[in-house]
Amino acid sequence: MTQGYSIGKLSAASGVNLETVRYYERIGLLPAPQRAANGYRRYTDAAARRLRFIRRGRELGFGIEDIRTLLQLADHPELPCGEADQLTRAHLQDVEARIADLEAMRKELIRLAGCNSDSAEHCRLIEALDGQGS
Amino acid sequence: MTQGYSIGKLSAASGVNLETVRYYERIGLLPAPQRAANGYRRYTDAAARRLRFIRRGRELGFGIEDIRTLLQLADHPELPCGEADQLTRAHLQDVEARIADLEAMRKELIRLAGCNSDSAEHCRLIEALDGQGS
DNA sequence: CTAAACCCTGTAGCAACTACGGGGTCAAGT
DNA sequence: ACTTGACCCCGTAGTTGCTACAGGGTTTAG
Repeated sequence: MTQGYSIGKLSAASGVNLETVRYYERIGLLPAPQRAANGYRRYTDAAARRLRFIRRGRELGFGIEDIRTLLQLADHPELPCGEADQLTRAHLQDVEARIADLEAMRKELIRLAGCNSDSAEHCRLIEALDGQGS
Repeated sequence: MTQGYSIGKLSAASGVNLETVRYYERIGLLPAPQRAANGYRRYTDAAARRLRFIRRGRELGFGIEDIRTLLQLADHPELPCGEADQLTRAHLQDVEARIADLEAMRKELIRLAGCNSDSAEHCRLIEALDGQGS
């Protein structure tokens, strides 16, 4: 009847894989929690909140180092949030660049799909890769 | 006055990083070339073509194993290209799923960007990560 | 008392490169 | 002849963000 969450409960409560929780601890994103007498980790609600914060950041595509910065800002509410906004804008640009890359791939793939040639010799895809373009 | 390309020339001619050329050889994507008396690699035009094929496949976002398959098809023009088409369709779905993910991120990021709050406490991004959503 | 379900640590694997360390070789200039 | 710089060799480790073992210990329900 110890208090707080076990790592399994924390994982379930936060939606973060159990092994990933330990990983975040190793890289210093999540503080090492207290341990029960048997050596098991015991987490508080604060840990669950922090973990959800991390998960949401990851879902928005932020990298670990960005999230580290954002966590510091969240820990110091008196600081101005200009840095957070800069990270957001930079990341947004990155996301938009990746979308553009993928859209270009998508267009090409659509052009190349639906080929049912009997022989690879006249396959649209193979021709495109083999040919003189670019 | 030896013949063919050195690895440096091949790299420049194909647009593939020199170290990546050696990497492709190691993983068996590009056949090991002949060696000059001094042990340097000597490439033929066939190698340059193959390397360009690989690069274009990568630019379309195909994975290494897909490209391995596509190379085999390109090497056997008499085979039907149904498999290539299947790879293309599967990969297209993958690309579209990734675009959808990124679009969702993009929407959220646009909503969260442009915050210039004096304090992180009321920063839109930090609030979104810290808050009750999801 | 035993079997399932949980927890621990530490290390290795994934994709697809890229970078580095510590060499050898070669061509051109002085 | 000698040096300088550009090239080449190999093997290994680092990158990102996890995930998956292996090989243990613990707890809990029946």
